[in-house]
Formats: sequence, structure tokens, C-alpha cells
Amino acid sequence: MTYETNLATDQSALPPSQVFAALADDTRRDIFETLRNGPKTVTTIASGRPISRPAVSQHLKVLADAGLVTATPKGTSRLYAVDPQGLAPLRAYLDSVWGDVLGAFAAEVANQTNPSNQEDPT
Amino acid sequence: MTYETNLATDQSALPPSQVFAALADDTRRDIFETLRNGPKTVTTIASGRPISRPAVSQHLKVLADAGLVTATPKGTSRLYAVDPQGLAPLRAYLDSVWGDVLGAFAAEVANQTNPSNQEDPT
DNA sequence: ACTCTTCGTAAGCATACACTTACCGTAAGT
DNA sequence: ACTTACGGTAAGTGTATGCTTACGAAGAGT
Repeated sequence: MTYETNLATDQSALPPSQVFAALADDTRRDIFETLRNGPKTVTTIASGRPISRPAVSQHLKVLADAGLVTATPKGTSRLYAVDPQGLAPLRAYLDSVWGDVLGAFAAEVANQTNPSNQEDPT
Repeated sequence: MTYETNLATDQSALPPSQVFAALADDTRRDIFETLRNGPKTVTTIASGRPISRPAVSQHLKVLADAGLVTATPKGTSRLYAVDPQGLAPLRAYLDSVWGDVLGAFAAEVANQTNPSNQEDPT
């Protein structure tokens, strides 16, 4: 098997609750995706949006706490940019789950001859 | 990484809001991770948890709506299991963002000659 | 020093969310 | 048919969340 078990790696992994919660909100994910095109200031982000500037600031704070974006003071304004390293934990978590799920799924399929199992072939 | 799967890496632009929201809650992610060890019934999941059984049912409904788990009727009980395909959109989205971020970050580094570049693509 | 711009934070409010108990439908055992 | 076990759903409640306006702090230009 090419995927390794997660017995030791998954518990040691940082719980990505904050990352998931940060990306769960539509507006926040929209802001995050806007930053994918390059760093922007708060007013710039707020200007193209139906919400107020403080709301954008609050959203950016959540994203920053989750480690998804970084703020760089630039004069009186702050330049927000996506932090690629902040995305790594989420990817690691997803990889771990992915491997487990594939393993469980393979085991499930392998046990399909067992009458106590009923899988839905897709 | 070598998880070549015949599971379609669906590049559908479906917004993964539901997936993120489903995995944002701690209890829900805990339930989801419990199912990684194999399919379980509602009462089984609820028995090892400080919340009531209806609460677990509601969480499972959210996970099912997000396409993360599937329910298989089995007598009077329902066997819940992780749906591997439900995870694909999230992975696709993450891959997309990852590429964009690396590109934008590289451009930023090229512009500012920032030495803090530490990319770790597998 | 004054002013202007930019931004974060505090206070308040409306809605969404996670949880509870109570209830009803359904499948299996006797 | 009756009883038991399992589980989804409705109704209600407390808390979290996303938004607003109002205000204060800090740097840049005149």
C-alpha cells in the first residue's frame, strides 16, 4: 500500500479547526480568494464589496489568526497577503484523511463478499 | 505522493462552503474522524460522546449534506461511513489555491527579494 | 503643528448555530 | 399484534457570529 497509516501522525497534527472555520464563511473565503490575485489593502478589499470596511478588518483578523493571511504595514495602510505556509496544515490533514478513507474504502470493498456488508457501488 | 485514484478529481467549481462549514465544528470533525476507523451507527457514535444522540444525528445530517458521509440502512439502524468522493472537491479547491498562492508568492519574492521563501511541494 | 487618510477596536444588534427534551415512524424479535 | 430498539425530526433555548456605527491611534503630506 502506498498510503501510510495515520496512527501516529494524525494526533500530533495541529487541529485545523481555525482554518476550517475561517474558510467556512462565504465572505471570508471570497476575501481570501481575492487575495490570491495579489496583496491588497483593507480599503481596496472593502471597496468592491457590499460590507463595511470594519467588517473586512474583522474578517482579515480571523484569517490572520488562522494563519492564512499575513499583514505587512506599509505606511498608514496594511498590505494583506495570503500566507502559503498557513495552508500547509490543512493540506497535511486532508492528505491524512484521504489515505485513511481510501484504506477503509479498500477494506470495505475487499470484505464485500462478507454477507454482513452491503456497499453501494459507485 | 502516490495516491493515484480513479476517483474523479472533479474540477467542478462547486463552492466548498458546505464542506468547510461541516468540518469547521469540532464535534463534527471529531465524528468525521471517528468514522475514519470504519462505519458506525448513530448510537455507537453517540455512546462515546458527551452529547445526546439527536445531536449526533443532526451533525451527521450536516456531514451528509456536505457529501462527506453516506448512510446505509441496515435493519433498524443506519450505518454511517465516510464518502471518499465527498472529499475530492475540497482537495481540488485546495490544489487550485495552492498553485495560485505559490505563483503569487513567487512573484512577490521576485519583486521584493524576500529571503523567507520556504515552499514545500511534495 | 495641523490635517488627512488608513485602519483597528468597542459597543450593540439580528441572525445562525449547537444542543436539549419530547415525540413519532419503522424494522426486528417474541 | 405487541413490545423493544434505533433513529430522524420538531420545538425551544443559550451562545456564537457577522454586521453596523462610533471612536481612537498612527503615519504621511502640507
